[in-house]
Amino acid sequence: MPELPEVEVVRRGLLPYLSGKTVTAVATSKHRLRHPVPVDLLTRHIHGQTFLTVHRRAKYLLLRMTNGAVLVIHLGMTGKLSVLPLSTAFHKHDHLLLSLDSDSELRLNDSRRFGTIMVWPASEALTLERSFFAKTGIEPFDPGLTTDHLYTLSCKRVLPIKSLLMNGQLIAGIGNIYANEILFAARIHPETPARFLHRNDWQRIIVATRQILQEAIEAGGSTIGDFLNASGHPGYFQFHFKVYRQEGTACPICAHSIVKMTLAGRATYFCPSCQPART
DNA sequence: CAATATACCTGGATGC
DNA sequence: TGCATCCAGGTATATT
Repeated sequence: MPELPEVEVVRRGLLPYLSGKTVTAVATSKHRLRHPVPVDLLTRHIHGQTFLTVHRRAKYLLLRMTNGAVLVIHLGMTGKLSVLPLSTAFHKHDHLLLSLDSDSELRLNDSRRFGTIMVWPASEALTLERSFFAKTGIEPFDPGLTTDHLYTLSCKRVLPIKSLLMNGQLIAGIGNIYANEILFAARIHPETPARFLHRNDWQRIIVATRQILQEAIEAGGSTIGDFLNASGHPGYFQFHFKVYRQEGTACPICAHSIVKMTLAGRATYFCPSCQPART
């Protein structure tokens, strides 16, 4: 579910509710997520500690405590992280419950359990953060993301441009929804081998990427099935989709029918007229 | 190194 | 109504 915009919306939503709040109790479900939930580390490094701030790197949320420890959360496909009143009933698929000293509670609910919870103790936090993100790609809003950067990175690759955009080791945070929308905005066919792209193509991709991600963040993210922000509200960017899940509808630019295909196992949508194949 | 397949899970939509 | 099948926002690993 959550790509960069959704994770960023959750981050911004959590911040005012968490900053300055102290964890007074830790509870977990008996299930593992992608990895076993580190109950012991939660108890030792998060319980009794106070939230300082919340950062995001790629699709990971970094909840930083005043003692220097970091609670790292990935939402997987169905993760919902929210601050709720302390008396809220337990829901199926609630996997992490942190009581706060403000009659509220931080909860992670994740039905498919593709999410991740990690704890980096203060003494190793810097080292662990550096090594964990060592192979993570550049942030879309990082000024270091330039046409030269992308051209250098891709000029020898035959990888389809859509796969490249979704490869988190090259560019962080772009998933299937936004890869489709970005390529439509940049007028590039999703299957175009990366090395076919010229510098002006990359320039359009950078502009489109930042524009679409920014608009999606401002719309509160995209809610397809079940994405909710930290306050339990849906996003609205799904109403702005121009190609994603729009097969058979008219292209908003040229009225040609939007086509659906499978690329690298993922549903892929494009306008064959605005995004012509290159050979 | 790159493309593909598989695995991890639940639940909603669809079709019979 | 019940049951089978397919599909979904992600990522890590194994296999060609």
